[in-house]
Amino acid sequence: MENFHRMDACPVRDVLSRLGDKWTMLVLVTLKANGTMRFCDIQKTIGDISQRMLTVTLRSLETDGLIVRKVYAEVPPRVEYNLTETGCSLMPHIESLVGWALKHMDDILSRRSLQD
Amino acid sequence: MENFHRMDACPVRDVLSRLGDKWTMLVLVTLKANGTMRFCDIQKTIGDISQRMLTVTLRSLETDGLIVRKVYAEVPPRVEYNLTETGCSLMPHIESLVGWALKHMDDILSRRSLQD
DNA sequence: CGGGATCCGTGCCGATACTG
DNA sequence: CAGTATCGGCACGGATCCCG
Repeated sequence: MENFHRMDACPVRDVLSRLGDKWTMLVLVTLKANGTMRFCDIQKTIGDISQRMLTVTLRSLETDGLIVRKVYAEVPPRVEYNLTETGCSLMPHIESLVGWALKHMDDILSRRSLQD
Repeated sequence: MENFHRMDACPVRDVLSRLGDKWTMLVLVTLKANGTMRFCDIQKTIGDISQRMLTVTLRSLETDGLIVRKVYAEVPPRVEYNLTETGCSLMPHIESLVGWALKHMDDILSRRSLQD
């Protein structure tokens, strides 16, 4: 846990900045909870993600090797997503972070509200 | 680890979205590694954060109760920052996430590069 | 059904100048 | 030294339309 600074273009920043976008963690948690899922099932489960952002998020995760995308040559088309082994290895860390957030969010939200 | 969906305005999203911004994690890691620090020391350590963004990030962290800000009535002024207990309790989870990133970033970056 | 393509608004963030 | 204030670019993300 030294300096991720200095060395310009720190790779850790790149990797973590992807996880930090609006939908990535939510998609990962959803896939972890439900296993293999179809596109529209993910969308319905999350509820308020647009079609476009779900597509973009899934593509990024696929590129990074955290999920796999399986296309079935059928009509109507069927596409299934699930976590890779790398993706699974990430989940405990996400979950521990979510656990922390659940434990402390009351304090944090009350602090924010009485600060305007 | 159920549904953070559905309930509109999920608090977990609020809490994690703050951690997901460009500088928050880096500031936390920096404070964890160095203990109590002055404003300009944090800035020099991170290297490429602007004065404005460091101020904004520190204010958010202070509002959320993750760091404390101590002002000394001196000339020239001196302001010191360090983690609160709540802030410290978050760090193991951040560090485990960074550890994961360090372990897998080579795979991820190479996958990205050969994908354009 | 599972997208792709396009347009566009909002907000994040950087650069710069100024202050106690 | 440690900020505040202001301006502005640009990327993120939403809405809509179209396609195989």
